[in-house]
Amino acid sequence: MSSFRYAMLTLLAREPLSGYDIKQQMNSRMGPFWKAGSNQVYPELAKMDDEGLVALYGVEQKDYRPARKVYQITENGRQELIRWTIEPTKPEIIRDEFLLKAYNSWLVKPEEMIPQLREKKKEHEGKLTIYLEKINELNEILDLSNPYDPILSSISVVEFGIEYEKLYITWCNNLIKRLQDKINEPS
Amino acid sequence: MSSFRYAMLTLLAREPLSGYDIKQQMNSRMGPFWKAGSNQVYPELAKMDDEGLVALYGVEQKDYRPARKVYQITENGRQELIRWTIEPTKPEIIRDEFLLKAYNSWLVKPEEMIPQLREKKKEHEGKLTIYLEKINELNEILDLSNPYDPILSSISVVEFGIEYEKLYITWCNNLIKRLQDKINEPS
DNA sequence: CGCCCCATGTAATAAGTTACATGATTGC
DNA sequence: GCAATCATGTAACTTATTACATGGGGCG
Repeated sequence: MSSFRYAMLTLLAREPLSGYDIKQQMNSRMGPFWKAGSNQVYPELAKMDDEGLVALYGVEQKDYRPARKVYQITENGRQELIRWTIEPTKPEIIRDEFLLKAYNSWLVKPEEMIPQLREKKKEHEGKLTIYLEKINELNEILDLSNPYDPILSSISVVEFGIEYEKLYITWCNNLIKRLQDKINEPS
Repeated sequence: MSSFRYAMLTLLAREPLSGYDIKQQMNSRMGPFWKAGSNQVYPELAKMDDEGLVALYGVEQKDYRPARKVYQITENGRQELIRWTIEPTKPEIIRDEFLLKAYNSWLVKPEEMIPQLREKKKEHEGKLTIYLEKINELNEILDLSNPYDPILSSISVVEFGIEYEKLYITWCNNLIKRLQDKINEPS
């Protein structure tokens, strides 16, 4: 089963959602580490329904709009998600296109590489801001009396995102500095 | 053009290589951020030859073995690579399956999650060791008198890898600690 | 008047993974 | 004797991306 399906189950394990909700949450709540388009969500959701991993929970109908079909995770789906969660995970690579470009920075004029680095840095600063806001929200709704609050897990992942963005920004700064030195003292 | 092709050009921009070399280098030198299988390398290399981005540089034949076809980047390929390198890059997400699992840690017993975290930590410690060795090698062959030495770019990327692995290890440690607290003081 | 949001989905294409196929040499 | 390394590639399959299609409501 593809990890995309587990990503959907991951969200549905917390609350019932429509396909549209799943798409939205992946592109916001799971921002740091997953995303999806409608093309993937709807067909997979239908298949998962067939396989009994999710079930229709309710349909909200506004006459002028397609019926909003809300799904919930089934006990089978929950068990399958738990099984997968504690199963060994194979190594993953970063595969960031921009790192590949940085690997080519020796090929191009520093003056042309620096603007790209500044742009990337800005992008990651934006993400950092969002994650910092998010972690504040999470801390506010966190129920400390419940050690099994899912919010605790959310916080861990967002913290990863925060540290990652900091790393990226620092790295951009270092590379920008190096390239500027190259401009100032060409040998 | 897919970023995989640019990854191949990235390697070929430094030295002529065979398809086999490209595959090997992606799975070692570019370890932190890219990888490839033979299935991808050979067909793409043939296409790139057709399109004039690379050209056959020489063939080494040991009679009992398939001819080793070494390719070099063409001036067109080089220009295309440079063009791509300084072109804006769209945002990338992390998409690490293990983070998805961590997001589900509230669903499972801490006793079952901790071994997975320890395993992941070990994996990233192994990568860290490799990158630290690599950066030492790179620093040794680095030619400081040449500010356009490609090794400088390699170092930047490996440094990213090092910081990333450190981040991952620290994050694993933090999460392990939290889960252990959960075992010790269940409310 | 145009653009974005909601809410469902389909179709076509591109990219990535896993498995297979050949076959002599080198090292345990 | 068995596995790994070198060296090329093909075939089948699974995933992911991009574009398209519908259509009313709300906002500037």
